[in-house]
Amino acid sequence: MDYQFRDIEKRWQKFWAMNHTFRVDNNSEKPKYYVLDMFPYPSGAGLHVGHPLGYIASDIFSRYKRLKGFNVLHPMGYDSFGLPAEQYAIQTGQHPAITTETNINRYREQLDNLGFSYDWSREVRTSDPGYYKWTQWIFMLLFNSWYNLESNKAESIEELIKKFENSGSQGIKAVSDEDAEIFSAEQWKLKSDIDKQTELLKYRLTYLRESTVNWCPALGTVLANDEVKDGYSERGGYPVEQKKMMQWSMRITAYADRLLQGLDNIDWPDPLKEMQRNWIGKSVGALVRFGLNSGAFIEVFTTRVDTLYGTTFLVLAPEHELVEGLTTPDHIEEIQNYIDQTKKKTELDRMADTKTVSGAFTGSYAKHPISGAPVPIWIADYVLAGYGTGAVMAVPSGDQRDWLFATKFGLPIVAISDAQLDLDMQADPTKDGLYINSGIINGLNYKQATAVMIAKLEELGAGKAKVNYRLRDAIFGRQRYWGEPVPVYFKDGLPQLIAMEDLPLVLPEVDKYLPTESGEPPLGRAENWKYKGDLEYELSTMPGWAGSSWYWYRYMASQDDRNQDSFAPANAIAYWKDVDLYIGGSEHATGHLLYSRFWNKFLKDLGYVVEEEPFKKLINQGMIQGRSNFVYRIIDQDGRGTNKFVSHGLKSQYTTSALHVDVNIVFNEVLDLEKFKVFRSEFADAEFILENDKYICGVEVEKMSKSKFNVVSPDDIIERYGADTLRMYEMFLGPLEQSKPWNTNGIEGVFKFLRKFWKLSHDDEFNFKVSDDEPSKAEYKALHKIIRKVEEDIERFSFNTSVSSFMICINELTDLKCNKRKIIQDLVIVLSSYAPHISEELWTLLGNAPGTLSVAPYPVFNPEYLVENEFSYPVSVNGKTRMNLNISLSLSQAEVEAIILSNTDLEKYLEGKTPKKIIFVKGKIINIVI
RNA sequence: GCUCGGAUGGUGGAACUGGUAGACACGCAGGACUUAAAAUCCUGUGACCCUUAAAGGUCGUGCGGGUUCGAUUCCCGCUCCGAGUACCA
Repeated sequence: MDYQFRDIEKRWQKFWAMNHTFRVDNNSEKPKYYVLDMFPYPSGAGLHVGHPLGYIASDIFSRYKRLKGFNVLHPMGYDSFGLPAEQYAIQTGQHPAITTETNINRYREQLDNLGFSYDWSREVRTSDPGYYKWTQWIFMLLFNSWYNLESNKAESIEELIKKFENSGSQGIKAVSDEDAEIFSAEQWKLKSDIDKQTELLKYRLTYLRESTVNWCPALGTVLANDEVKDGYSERGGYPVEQKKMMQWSMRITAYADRLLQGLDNIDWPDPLKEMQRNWIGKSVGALVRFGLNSGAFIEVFTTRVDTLYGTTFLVLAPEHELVEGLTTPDHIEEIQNYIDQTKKKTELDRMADTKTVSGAFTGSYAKHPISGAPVPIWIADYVLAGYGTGAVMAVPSGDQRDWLFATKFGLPIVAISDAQLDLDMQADPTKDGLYINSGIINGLNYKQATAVMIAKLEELGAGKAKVNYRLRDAIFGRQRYWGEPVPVYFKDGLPQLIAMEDLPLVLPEVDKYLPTESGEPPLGRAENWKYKGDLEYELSTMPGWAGSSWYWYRYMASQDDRNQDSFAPANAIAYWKDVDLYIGGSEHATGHLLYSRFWNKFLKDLGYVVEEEPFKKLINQGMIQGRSNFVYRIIDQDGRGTNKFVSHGLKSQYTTSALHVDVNIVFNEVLDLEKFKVFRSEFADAEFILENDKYICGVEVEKMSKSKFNVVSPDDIIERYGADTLRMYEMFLGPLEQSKPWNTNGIEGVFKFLRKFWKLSHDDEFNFKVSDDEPSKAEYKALHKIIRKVEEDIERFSFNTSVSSFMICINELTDLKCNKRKIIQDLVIVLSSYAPHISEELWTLLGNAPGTLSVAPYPVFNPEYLVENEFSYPVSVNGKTRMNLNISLSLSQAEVEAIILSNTDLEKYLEGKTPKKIIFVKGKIINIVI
């Protein structure tokens, strides 16, 4: 039989499932290796060819590690809470659980078709009550914890209460809300229970507070910053407004410094680490107070306290609370106008408008903290209320924005360093040179000046050193149905945790998935849903990132462990520890990957897990973009669309509008006209203007999405070429990290390769036939080259080059007509991580027990087979290659030089000159310098 | 603007620590087999020049410089493309 991929692949997929081939044990003598994929949200569109890119890579790696003798944990699951299923529920009334179940089954079928070696017995679904019980449990731990800055870790809230009872809040170093009170032990004891709870909430790592949130009226929900694009919701594109609301928050800022430091010890791509660093946004500087006549002060944050003497004005954000009081009567109109103007500007306007300099003078002055000189106070929208203190000290000689502002409004620009140049043209932020015009720091350098300045400010009580972060606490509530219920009820207006034994708090049934008439979240619709019969539950649910912030630990629990009373057994965590390799997209850089690190550190502090960082090594796979096809509808004189379509090359002669057309009815940009007529019923009697009797479609590279009709499903490709071909082709496309548009051109080459491989061990009538003769030296050489190459390539995640090398190897062996058992047997093992189905089939045909391939030992590379006696040296003159000479590798430089110089063919290149020098690199090159 | 990537034949890409640029594959062209087509197999394929041919030469990794015996690789300056981020004091 010829290479019957469909039959082979189906058969082995069934075999693996029935024999639990990839089930992994938590007890093993072997070293552990944990390979994780970012689990998908099971969307209704199913998998497209872009999804498996990372999964294929991780599967190859997992299979390879098994061959190398590791006990490999390679699980898969579903991030199954989320907005799309809820939106579908709102439209159709179908319960999101049903939609989700259907989608998961479809995903599973598609994943199985690809022959992945997942241990499916460990599957997780975030929407499963048995799973979210533990998401709720972690929430409760966070609620019962505070961050002790002395031990630099999270501790039980009971410890904090003890401290309060013993010595009050004075001297406690903790991360807390800014309005945390200072009280003595006696005062604490006198507080009512409600007051005590209110105070403790300011320390808990998950806490309730009023915060401004992105409220989307159309979706009836709060959105995360990263779900809002330019003032509109990312999904659906509805307007989003700012609204104050009581929200659950996570005190991730307590971990800002550890999140930053941890980046130094993990093997992640540099761009991704850089994104997290920027997101956390640590800046070291100082808070400086500028006194006001009223006795109050304006506090600013600066990273350049050394430039204090260059401050010629202050700028407040228009929203700053002091603006109203500072505005003098003659400036009220101007300031009010400016504030109104700012309010009108949408975020979009503000973004587009970074070049215009605008602002208004309040009429008031503050006092310079050291010199006492009057400093005018302005407002401007380039100062953001949400960062630092919402006020800056403007140093036009050192900061370009301040310089532009000063230049526009005629404010003074004072040089503060002897190294500053050309202040007429632009600001000069240099730290070089010695200070001038700067009172107490004149003549000092940058480092000295900063220290002197901070000491002076502290002495005067006018400032102090301060570290500032851009990172905000993460909002943890969503006004949605399809998410984890927050395990909290309210008593006397205060949040209380439900009892541990009442977990999981199961998502109740509702009649509709919309907010209630009074604007409460959908859970407000649930009937008789009260704690202990009469206490109100929290009605918001957790955000999408809750379930994904700890899921890799749940995989450590085998199916038998799942009923035990822990999120994962301690001995399993002690064994698997952390994820050795994590593969996923870089779009999760500042979301999932940051929150997961946060929760991991928290769980570590409490002793539940053993590693500080959850993901030791991370690889970002590139995004596979779609290739959209377009047809061009002719627009008539009235501007209406006709039912006539013109081919791409002729469209300039007409007024047209471009329409996406299903890429599956277009072949090499030629539209299948009959299929187009049934593509949509309105096109049933479409007419066409053709070029060369063909309708040519337009092309564009875009994100793959259902609405653009450019989704290519792996199913069709597997149907035509098989899973092994698809797996190898996706790897062959290029480096894993690189983004690229999907293109099937070239898949034939991979398919032909697998057929050639099959034919190696089959005769012309396709009967399996191998020889037991001893392989030749050339055959061993081909084999050992690939053994080494694949090992090297996989270790550095260069999967595309392995595929090329496999092709070279099979081409060589085909030329040698090699069908030696000894060669093919090892080759099958080496290829099995890439093309597991064909490999299993041949492995069995070779007489091995079915299913044993996955744990066969990876062949040992023997360098002896690759030893060469001679090398064909490129001989170059002044760097230009002129000829190749076969020379023994055992010769010394002097002997080689003698051979070279006696070579008569070389004379014409030497132009009669004597070589000045001969460069000889053994096994590489000979270069003659004349 | 800032940060991080990237630019190599008609196309996807290879060249791992500076050592024969274009591996491998697609596409294309020619040929074999076939009544024919498909499939398969063989040959050629960076550009230009020279030559009847064999052979040979020049240029060539976005652009301009530099270091080096030797640069796709290292350094400096620039152009363009992509991603992320948005006035962060």
